[in-house]
Amino acid sequence: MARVSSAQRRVELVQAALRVIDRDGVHGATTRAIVAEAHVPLATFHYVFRSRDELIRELIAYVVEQEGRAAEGTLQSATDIRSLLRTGLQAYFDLVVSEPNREQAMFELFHYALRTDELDDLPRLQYERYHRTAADLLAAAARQLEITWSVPLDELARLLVTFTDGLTLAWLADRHDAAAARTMDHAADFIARFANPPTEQINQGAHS
Amino acid sequence: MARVSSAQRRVELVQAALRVIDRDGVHGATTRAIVAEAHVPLATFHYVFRSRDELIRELIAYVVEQEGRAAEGTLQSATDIRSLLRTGLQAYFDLVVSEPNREQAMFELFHYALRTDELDDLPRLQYERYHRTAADLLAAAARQLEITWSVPLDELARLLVTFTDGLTLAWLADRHDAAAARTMDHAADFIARFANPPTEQINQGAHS
DNA sequence: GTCTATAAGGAGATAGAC
DNA sequence: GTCTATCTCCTTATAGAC
Repeated sequence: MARVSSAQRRVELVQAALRVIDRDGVHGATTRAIVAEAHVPLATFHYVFRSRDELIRELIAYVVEQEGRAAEGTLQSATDIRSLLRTGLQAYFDLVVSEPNREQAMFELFHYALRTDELDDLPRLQYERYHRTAADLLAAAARQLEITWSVPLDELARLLVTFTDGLTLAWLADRHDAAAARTMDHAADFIARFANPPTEQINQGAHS
Repeated sequence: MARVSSAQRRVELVQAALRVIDRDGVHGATTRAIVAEAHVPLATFHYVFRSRDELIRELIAYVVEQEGRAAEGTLQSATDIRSLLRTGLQAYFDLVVSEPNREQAMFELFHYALRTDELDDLPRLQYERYHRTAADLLAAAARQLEITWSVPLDELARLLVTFTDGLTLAWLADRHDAAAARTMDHAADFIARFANPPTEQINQGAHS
């Protein structure tokens, strides 16, 4: 093998581990499975990482950051806030549908970190990042459409993440696309109601 | 050891396994840890269960059913639908706060089942049960206050579960009680808006 | 039905030659 | 820096005596 810097080896192993986790879950991401995926001998693992959990820590930081960046470029354009929100939710959902294992892996990593003493600071950071990303998107949407939000931005951001988490979990359970679409409709309506000045409401009032 | 029926041994082991999972996570629920918790020799495990996953299957059915039953007795009384919903959410949240490991375990079991071939029918059943429980509660609330829902009950039930899941995950991550309370305020407002006849809205319009 | 002993294999981590 | 061989421990599951 060519001699490679330790820093580069770390990145290679993190990315290999991520592929293994997507495929087999956090449980399947043993040091042996990771080095096989990366085509390096087992000893290389412990040459560049002190332990498996040290890799998992770096991996979580990597994917959370990556997911945050991916979300940033998502904002499209629309004439009203409701459709802007609905389109954004759809873009997120399409990503989940196209790569369900990835989102599943994010949840698994979250729960693994919650249960692991050396990693139990990560869940908080993970959700801080989610909430910050959501807040950034909502702020950008407000700028684009020249509206303001009638509740604090971080409160609205937390609501948005609440919706995406709940949406994703239910869809992973039953793969019910139409139900997910209805949930997104309601989520968009709901958050759009906090825009000032208001747009006319749809999906409101008596349906029955 | 006294001779005990196989059926009873199964229940004992499931309950012991549940205690281990609450304490150490699904990952820590090895056959050895379970039999130690139940104070039986290792061979007893495989005398009554064909495999570890067979126990996990029975355990998931057990806890999902148990959680469903627990929710049923939850409905309190109130003069308007918004406070009834808010109180119900608070009751759920208080349960999460008092036993965070239990709710964490439910998520872990869900993701474990999703990743395990022999168990991958369970997540769907788990969410069917959640949705049915939510629908039952919303129907009972409507009867109690003599209102009707302006959207289909199962659609509303799914929204309620979306909220509780998202709420729980964020709280497990950052333990931010006040933010969780605000999320519940919004969730109650949101769902109450689908009641006919409507009650007057609070927390609506310009706060800024 | 209950138990001890053990099979058979996978895990994280390391020693030490090159 | 890289690699083979191995240590030590823990896993699920079973054989077979009582």
